[in-house]
Amino acid sequence: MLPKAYEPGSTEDRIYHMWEESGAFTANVKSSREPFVISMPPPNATGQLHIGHAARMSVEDIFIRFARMQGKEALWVPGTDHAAIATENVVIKKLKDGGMKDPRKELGRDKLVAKIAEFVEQSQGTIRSQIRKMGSSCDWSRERYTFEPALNRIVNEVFKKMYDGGLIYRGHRIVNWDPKLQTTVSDDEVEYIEEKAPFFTFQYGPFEISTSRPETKFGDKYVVMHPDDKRYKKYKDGETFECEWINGKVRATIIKDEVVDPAFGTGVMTITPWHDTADFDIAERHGLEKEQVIGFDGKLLAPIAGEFAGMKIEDARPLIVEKLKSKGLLVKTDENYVHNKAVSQRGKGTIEPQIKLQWFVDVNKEVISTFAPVGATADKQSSRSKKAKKTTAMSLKQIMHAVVHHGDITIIPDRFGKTYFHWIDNLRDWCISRQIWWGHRVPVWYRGEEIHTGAVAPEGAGWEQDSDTLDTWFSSSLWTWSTLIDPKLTKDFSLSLEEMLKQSPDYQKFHPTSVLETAYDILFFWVARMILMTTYVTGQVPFKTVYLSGLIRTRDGKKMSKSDPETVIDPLDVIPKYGADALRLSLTLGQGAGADSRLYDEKIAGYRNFVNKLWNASRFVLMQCETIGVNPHTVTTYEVKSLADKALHTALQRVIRDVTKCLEEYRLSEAGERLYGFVWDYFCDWYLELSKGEPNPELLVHSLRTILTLLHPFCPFVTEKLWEEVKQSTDPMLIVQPWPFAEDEKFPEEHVYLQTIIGVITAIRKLRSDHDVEHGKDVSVTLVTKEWVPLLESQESHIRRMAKVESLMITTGKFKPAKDMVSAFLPGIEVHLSLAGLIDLEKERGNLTKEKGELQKYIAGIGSKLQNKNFVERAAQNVVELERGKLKEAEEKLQKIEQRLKSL
RNA sequence: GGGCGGUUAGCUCAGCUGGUUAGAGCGCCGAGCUUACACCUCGGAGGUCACAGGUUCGAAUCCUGUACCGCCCACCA
Repeated sequence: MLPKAYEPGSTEDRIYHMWEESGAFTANVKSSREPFVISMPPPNATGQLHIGHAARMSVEDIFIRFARMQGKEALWVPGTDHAAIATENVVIKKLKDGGMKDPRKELGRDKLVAKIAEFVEQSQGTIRSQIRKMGSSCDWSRERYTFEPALNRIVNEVFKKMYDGGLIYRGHRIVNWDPKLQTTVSDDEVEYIEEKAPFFTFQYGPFEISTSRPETKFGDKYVVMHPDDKRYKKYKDGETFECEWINGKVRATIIKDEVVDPAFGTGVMTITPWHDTADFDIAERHGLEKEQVIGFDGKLLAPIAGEFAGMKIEDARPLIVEKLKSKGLLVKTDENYVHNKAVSQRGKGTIEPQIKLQWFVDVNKEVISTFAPVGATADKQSSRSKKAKKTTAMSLKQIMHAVVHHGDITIIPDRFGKTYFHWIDNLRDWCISRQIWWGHRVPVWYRGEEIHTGAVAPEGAGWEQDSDTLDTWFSSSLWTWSTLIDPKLTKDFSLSLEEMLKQSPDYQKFHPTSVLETAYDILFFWVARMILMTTYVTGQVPFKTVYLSGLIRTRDGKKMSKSDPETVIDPLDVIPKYGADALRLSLTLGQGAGADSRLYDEKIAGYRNFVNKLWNASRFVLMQCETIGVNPHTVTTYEVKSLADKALHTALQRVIRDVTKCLEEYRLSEAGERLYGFVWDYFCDWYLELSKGEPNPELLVHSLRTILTLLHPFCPFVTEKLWEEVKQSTDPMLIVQPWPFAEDEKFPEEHVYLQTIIGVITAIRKLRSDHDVEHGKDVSVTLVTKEWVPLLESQESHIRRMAKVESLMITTGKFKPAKDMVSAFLPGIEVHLSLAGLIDLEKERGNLTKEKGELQKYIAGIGSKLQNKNFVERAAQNVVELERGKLKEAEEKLQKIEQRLKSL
């Protein structure tokens, strides 16, 4: 006998082990089945998984299990990310906490990298076990890591390919420099926070200029204004003048440029091209000199800063203002000025724009993909002959745009498509080099003026490899396909990238992948870059569908952040308390795609209760079997005996249909909630209660099997466990059990009768409780239509039992409003009231005069023309409502309807 | 400044292409140990679907505008 309550702890690990041992997770590359593939977004190997990861695992596992049960060759590739900056920071911090002052200096490159690798290995172990705890049915035989040797080879090949294709270049550009972490970061890794800072206006020659950053102003020798600004008409472009400035006299040049907003401040500004993106652009346009003012350590430089050289900018700022004030150059100070300060997403240090020699991916250069033509450009109808040639030469930006625009990739929910296009429009070249040590090293070697790019170091002495590493997203952008390349092939350096792809069976079978599921906050970081890199390099889109989930928030709607342990819900705390199934349900149900959701204890407890309800329902079914002497494992067929049986059976078919459809359309929350409601309200509270009188054990077993099958993707552990109790002895494990098909409804009209009867029963029950009729007293039912009488009579004994009455009198008589009947019907089942019925109804009520009767016929006539039953019924009903005393208005409405019909 | 969402019961949220009396979970109130389940059962209260217009026979749903909240992008010296 099963225990009274479900105990996840004693079951989950055993079941997971059983699945894994059985090989159910392992995809067969030789199978002829249709593939269904998900690349797991590789968690950062920086410690352990948090609740967001748990959400990813839950959703993806639902997709994968559903596909597997539907008979597809399901592959879910797991792995981890080396997470360059993030991991290096974590380890450096650990070393510092351990007493080391400057780990980089003390250990040197090789030793530090070894330390980080060691740490990564540990956290990979933790992560693997956590993924298992969630019940994720991923293919461990194909586990990969973004920084493994095979992937390094691929990264290098891609770099070389793009370098040779002119898409990767090295140049002096303005970059986001993080003085705290001592590296550049990409535009997407910069955040802006509002800050109140004094806003100073200074006298600069004949002009007044304003700034919140006087410390950058030492070298300013260009004043810029709009060419059309009348106030400064007398100054000519290129004119120079001398003026007193921070450290003595400077010779300034006047520049006219249209980017200056005449309405802002005085309409005049000085520029600092080395430390400001906009100023840099102006300087480039006019060929102006650029000079560095602030060092990479965040301190002012000599000789330009004069007496302030070597000072930190925060310290120098007030002193500089003071000095200008003493010279009489400070015009005014606005203390309430609010501006946006750029900070690094990692580490939160202030970002200092700097000019630096870096590696970039060119997103605007038009290239011809050397592989098969880009999928999206298979632009079928629209002027193929003309465009075909043109569209093969596209920039990376255009490629990214095209594949989504043409539907090669579908984004769910679709509103994120707009966000995606918007991002592309604003996209600038991607800075891919980082001045850190942990990561794929830039595969470029230098010897004097010589430069070599490739997967292996060049032969001969004196070559030195670039000391920078690549942005971590560079390697993760190759994830969907680099993980499908046979690692053995990557050791053979005679093979090209194209040949490796061609010779990898996994790649041939499983790429492009089916769905990419991730939270929307890495749409740009990762999803967009995968599209960019993969489509260019392989000529295939990385995935056909992007499913974006929302973020998991706290009860108050705040972000869960590690720095605030109070708010964080740790999956490892939840699982022992409530079970992985309950956690999975609470992370996937009750939320639309792309919408954030809040997680809190009561919510998880609620789903734990549901799991327990399912458990007890199963216990009850088993008990019934035992009482009657039926062995559930031998049940193969069932009979639909009673009316209730029929209702259950029909409802079950509908659930199968609804759930399947929802899952196929990626509406998993709806699918889950449909099941939740069905199991609890219909199966348990209604059918099981009824069946206490006259149980039909075979049908009970069959229904339970179906329910378990449908629920399995959502809560795999408890369903697999219960499956062991009720499955046919020849059935396999639930994880590989085929998905059920819904039977066709042969006699749809039966529904109406069926539901009517059940409606009657429910109505009787309600009547009894409303009027305090004692249990067992006689009840008389008055019916609407004569034809239902024989039906009700034939089911009299059922009705009596179900309605808990001793005797029943069935008669026809005065009209009972159909409305009341409908309201008493069971949830999830509709009733079709025909137009004819409606007219009858109104006649019975005496609402139809002769004229009005004509009116109804008129409507019915329109109805047949339109062949839209629904529309006419509703319209007719409205007319009936309105016409009571307002015949004229009703006629007008009808005329409008008719006009609309004609226009159709 | 540009863009994208949200505003539905005390709380957290569903409501797909407009269609019977707007739903669920939790909470609240009342009753109840009936052959599974108190992690339960039965019953109940509670909503002018942010506001104002419009389209329609019919609007929570479509359109326009307003207010508030949130997110993303750009960034102004």
